[in-house]
Amino acid sequence: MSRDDIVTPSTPPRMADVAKLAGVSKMTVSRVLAGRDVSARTRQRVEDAIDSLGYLPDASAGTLSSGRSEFIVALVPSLISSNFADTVRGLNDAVRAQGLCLLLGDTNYQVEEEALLVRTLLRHRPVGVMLTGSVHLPNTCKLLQQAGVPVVETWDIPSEPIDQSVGFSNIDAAAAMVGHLQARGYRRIAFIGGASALDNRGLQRRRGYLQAIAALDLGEPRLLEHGDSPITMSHGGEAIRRLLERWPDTDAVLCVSDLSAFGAIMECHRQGLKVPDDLAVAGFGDFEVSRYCTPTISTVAVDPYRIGLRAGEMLLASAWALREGLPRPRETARLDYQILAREST
Amino acid sequence: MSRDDIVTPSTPPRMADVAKLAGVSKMTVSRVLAGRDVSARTRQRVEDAIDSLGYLPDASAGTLSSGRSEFIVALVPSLISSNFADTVRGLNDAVRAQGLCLLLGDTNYQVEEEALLVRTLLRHRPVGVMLTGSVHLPNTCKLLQQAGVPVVETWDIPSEPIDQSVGFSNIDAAAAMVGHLQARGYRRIAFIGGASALDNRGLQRRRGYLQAIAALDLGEPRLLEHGDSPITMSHGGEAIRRLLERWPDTDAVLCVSDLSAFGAIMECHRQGLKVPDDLAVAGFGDFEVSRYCTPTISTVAVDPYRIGLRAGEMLLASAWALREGLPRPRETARLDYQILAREST
DNA sequence: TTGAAAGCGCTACCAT
DNA sequence: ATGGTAGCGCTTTCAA
Repeated sequence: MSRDDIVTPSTPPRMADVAKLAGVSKMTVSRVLAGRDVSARTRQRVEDAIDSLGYLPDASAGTLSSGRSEFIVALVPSLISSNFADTVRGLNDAVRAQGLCLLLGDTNYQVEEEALLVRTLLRHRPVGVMLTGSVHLPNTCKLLQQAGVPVVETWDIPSEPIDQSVGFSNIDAAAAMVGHLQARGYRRIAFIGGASALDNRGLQRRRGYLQAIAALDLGEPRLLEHGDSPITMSHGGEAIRRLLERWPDTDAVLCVSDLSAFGAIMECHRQGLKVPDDLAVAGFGDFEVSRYCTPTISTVAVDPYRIGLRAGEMLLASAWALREGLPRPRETARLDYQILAREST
Repeated sequence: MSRDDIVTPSTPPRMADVAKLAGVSKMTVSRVLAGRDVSARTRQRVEDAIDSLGYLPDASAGTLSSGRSEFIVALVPSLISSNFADTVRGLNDAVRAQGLCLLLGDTNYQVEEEALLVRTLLRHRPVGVMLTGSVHLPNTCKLLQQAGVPVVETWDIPSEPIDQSVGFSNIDAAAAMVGHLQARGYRRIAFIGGASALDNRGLQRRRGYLQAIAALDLGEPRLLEHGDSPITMSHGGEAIRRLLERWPDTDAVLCVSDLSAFGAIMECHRQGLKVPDDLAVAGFGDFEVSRYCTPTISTVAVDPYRIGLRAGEMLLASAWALREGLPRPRETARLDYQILAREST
């Protein structure tokens, strides 16, 4: 054709244009796109017309008409945490085979922002919503329940789940790591965490530390709270300095995150402290850095990708049940964690 | 009321329900939601009705009717790279004030996957599309151009941009780092990169290395290609072993990414090699780990967040011009990079 | 296997 | 400042 180079036609092609070109009705085009029963000859003609026009069906029209959207919502406290990024990746992998699109929101560790995002994103009538954590504003829960949309809370074990959940006990995991330190012979064990009340996972880990210290009769807790979430590498260095000022005879420290643990270890190097001989350092989360730094960092391993994958599967199952009018599953998946004993303890 | 606890009404409230309850027409409700001129009394009545019904406007109906969506698309090669996560964060921060939602796609470093995602996501008629890199399938570009949607390519300087772009020259940046190494007195400088042809940024950095080696008359290049993108910490350790087998007298190495550089340095530690005395190691990207590890890693600093922020602003400006029927800006923003000389070189 | 008509929930446009 | 009507582009439903 001589018009191949016209790139922005005044108006993009509609289904009616395809239908006219193929010499069929709109319905037949719609059926071809949906993969329904259409004779081979007709289908071919329609597909040719679609290709030659460069037709892309309009999603909002389809959604409005059918009542079914193609969105899945994922809300994370922070995009830069590789942990949550992995969870989003898992969710994405679980649902993209169904042709669903990922609507992503970053709450910046704030429940108010979460509520705002839920309100905004619910307007798109998503097939499912993945939340991070178990702490939400009452309004958030109400909106979600009212919408009747499948929800999965992740990274935690909610005592009163909105719908479904997949996570692990941050309390138990942190306590288990304290147990590991105690078994290694450490007795003056400290905890380095964030000062923010907004990071419930961090708070739970702190609680696990406190419970274990009490249960194992390890004396007064040594609790250092410093900095905001997301916890980064700089956190550990600053925190360890303050910790050692206050409790110089500490022999082991559990950090709320591997990133913090790494920062702490690097600061120990600078101060001439040997890890683990002078001070043992444990992390949480099994970040990549812990496997490759020297010394390698003992940590609590969880599987962020699997959390997302599982959440995606639960959401798909719920959405399917909802469509078929079947009773909805209401699962609370408790995932394993593992204590990885490495060189730093 | 006595029905407050009914959480999932058979059908969610529509605008007509709100209108009826407030005793006004649908149009007035629509105006209240759009923030248009409505008398204070009427507005109050409508807002009360909205609250008491828990009404959430349906986005697809709005989009279909107005022809304007509220989506912005972001396509990244990998979600787990903190670099791209930062860019997405910047984009998000730039556009969320306008109430836009982020539709995220992970291409997994594959142009075919990118083409597929573009096709899928374009069906939602996004306000703008952010792409990563300058290498795309012809079909991807055609679809994008045909849709007439504002596009920004990031992290690179495309020779033939689809629309707009914001990035930096990976070639120049890598060459500049080689220059830095040469200035420090190193003469047998190697490059560690990925073996994947899909990561164009990595390829450009390699090209910059080769150009600089030739320009500075530093002899035969020492090019080690290993592993797939995304490049992770494990990459560096493996690559440095192979590098030193092949060219044992290497005195400096530029790594395609800080993560690789970190892995390389940790492997040097294990082998008893002192960095930088026995071997200097430089990275690329200014990842957090480079600032906190020992030795701190010399690197090329770019600003991923700013790339995203700028991309968002460009997209908003284009979308605005498009709506107003004004000529669209067509900017190609070239961002700075910085050579950060730290302890590892 | 295919087509015609109705309508999804909202906004643009023109009235008043 | 407010309301009525038409219609966005598709899918559902029913009929042929």
